[in-house]
Amino acid sequence: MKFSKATNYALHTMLYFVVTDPKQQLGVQPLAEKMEISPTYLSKILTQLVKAGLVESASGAKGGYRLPRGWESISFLDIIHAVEGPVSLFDGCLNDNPECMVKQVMVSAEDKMEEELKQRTLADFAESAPAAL
Amino acid sequence: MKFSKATNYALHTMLYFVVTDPKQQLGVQPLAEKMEISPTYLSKILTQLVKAGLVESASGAKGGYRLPRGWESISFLDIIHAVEGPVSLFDGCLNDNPECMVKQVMVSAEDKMEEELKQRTLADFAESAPAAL
DNA sequence: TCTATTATAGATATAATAACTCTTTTATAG
DNA sequence: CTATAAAAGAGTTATTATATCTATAATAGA
Repeated sequence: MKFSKATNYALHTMLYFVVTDPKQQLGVQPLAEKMEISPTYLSKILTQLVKAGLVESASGAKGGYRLPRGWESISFLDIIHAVEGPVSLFDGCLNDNPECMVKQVMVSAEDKMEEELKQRTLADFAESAPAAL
Repeated sequence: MKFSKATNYALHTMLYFVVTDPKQQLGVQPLAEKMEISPTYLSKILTQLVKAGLVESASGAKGGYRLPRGWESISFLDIIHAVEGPVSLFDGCLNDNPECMVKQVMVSAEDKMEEELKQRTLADFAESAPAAL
């Protein structure tokens, strides 16, 4: 029961753009160096973010990644969902009982967490020091 | 990012005691039948609950499992922690930075979820119908 | 058009964890 | 002593996460 490392990398990468310069465009190599992972692996993660509209990409020479217009309103939950998929933390009720009390409790708990993650947006970190990454 | 099936089985088993008869003692076989898993696997899970003090066990003939005194105040979080261990949903900040903003957000979100899971106790289900398991 | 650069996609390999089984041991009522 | 039932240990299988390698597609600049 953990968030994946990929989610960790995605969150850090997004915040890296924000705390250094939200308008800059960067290739995957410098980002991978910061995250200390291989460029190819990080590119997979970035591609997921691109597909979710959380990052813009440009192929070819002078290409790279950057934050899209409206990046300020991107939430932690957006990023997590982009990487982990539409997660439901819990499944597996007996006979798939739709009345299952266990599931109801778990879903409500998950909702509390998601509420918090939805409220935290990239805008909250616009003035943060890079050292806090 | 999911709760394990073992957690699911543990929660269902605990609630099964509550909604049928909180005072009954049951062997692992009938419980395993309800959960539709093997008795040996379920016994591992039950042993974890016993070690956490959430279930009482009696070895030998006429042995079995039952809820302990004070079962009413056992929370979902207690059960989850007993099975999953002291989970922190998130780890992996750059250089283990203790200032890591990402971690701070994730921990606060996790706290919200745990708050909810702590508030839901077995007492809440004392009058529930077995059909809602 | 050619070349260098960079993202994207696919296939695959490795590692870690979850899920489960089998066997043996320990405990206890009768 | 025996039947019964939980506990413990070792091991297996399946699934998922993590990552790498290679090939393809796109684009800027010469």
